[in-house]
Amino acid sequence: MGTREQIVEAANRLFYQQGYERTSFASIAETVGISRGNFYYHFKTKDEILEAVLEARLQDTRAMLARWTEGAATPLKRVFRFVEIVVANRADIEHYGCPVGTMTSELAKLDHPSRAQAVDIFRVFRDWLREQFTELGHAANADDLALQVLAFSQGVATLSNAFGERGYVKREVERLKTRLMSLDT
Amino acid sequence: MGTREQIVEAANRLFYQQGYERTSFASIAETVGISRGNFYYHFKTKDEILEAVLEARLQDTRAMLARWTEGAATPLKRVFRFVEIVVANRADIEHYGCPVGTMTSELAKLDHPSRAQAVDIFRVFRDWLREQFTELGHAANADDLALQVLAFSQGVATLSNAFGERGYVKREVERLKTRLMSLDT
DNA sequence: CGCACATTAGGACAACTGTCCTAAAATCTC
DNA sequence: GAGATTTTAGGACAGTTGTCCTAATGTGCG
Repeated sequence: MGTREQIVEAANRLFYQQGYERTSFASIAETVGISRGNFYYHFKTKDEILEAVLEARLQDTRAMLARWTEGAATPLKRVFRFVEIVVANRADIEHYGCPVGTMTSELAKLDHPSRAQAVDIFRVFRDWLREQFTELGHAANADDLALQVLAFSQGVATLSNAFGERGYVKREVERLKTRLMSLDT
Repeated sequence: MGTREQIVEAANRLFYQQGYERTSFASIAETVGISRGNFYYHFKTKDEILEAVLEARLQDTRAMLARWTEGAATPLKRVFRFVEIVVANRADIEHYGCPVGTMTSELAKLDHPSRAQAVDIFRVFRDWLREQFTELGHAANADDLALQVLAFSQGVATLSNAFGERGYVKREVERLKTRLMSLDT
């Protein structure tokens, strides 16, 4: 793997685990195992790294959703797949929160130029969910339902991160899935 | 107002608007209009300020909930009062997110010693909500309901902060209130 | 008033920040 | 293998960080 990709990968992880502001040029270089001078050859500024990280996350998200669109037979199963993210990533979320939600929050506070790019990741999820609800026969309020599912996962992620209680995430996910099943025809 | 209170108030606001990590000793001193030397007389470390800020938030929260307990006639109206926080603070939330949620998230990422203190603010809300649902006659799952209402407000706050869409918060709050009314006997 | 104490200002300190430069090393092309 | 280009290392730079010290000022009490 090229140096540039290694940098983006390390920065991606550090931004998630420590936050953007906290993560320094030096610590990324140290993680990758290169000198700060070499670092500068690939990225001139910290903002450039952030852009690359957000771009990578955006593409990863699109690729994941594309797999889900193909992999799951019904729209309801696809929505379930999304809701179960918080279960699959429960351990990370307890430690560091939701990668999308915490990044947008931090960039909002920093009034960072790349904030819109971070929000775009939310938008990709939202659009995808809306499509699923449309297919499910709820075109009229598909966007509302998409936002409700997004808000659910953000709320559960935040509280899971705060309280870290065993069984909480799983319980809430099951509850939502039950509610969602009533939407099926 | 004493210098110490002014410092805590300024730090409270700056921590909310810019985040804890971003906010510097110097910027707090500048906001209050005192020298960094004087600052050091009142607080030895940045962590000490954070503790004072969290303590102040905790007391403010308790005081607010106490007023609500007295001010609203029925437990359902009290819960409504809570849910409407996100409407009342919509403008701030669009800019900076929920003060409680974003603070706990940031401190979690920083692995900060005061993280537990920040979570305590969540806990105060949770306990208060649980009491309301108990009074409402749902003692069996009062804590679950409290967590659901908390998660709702966190989810809505995060998405409102991300998308900033007109009418979103109000719409979601009305939807939840309708759902909550079905809990009333 | 005069003295003790609380409060303040201003600056010093090393460590770290993001940024940038230069020269050496590695790699590729012919 | 020679030469050009890409990639690397190491350190310099000014500015900022949290922390700390000292001396001056304010304030209250006898």
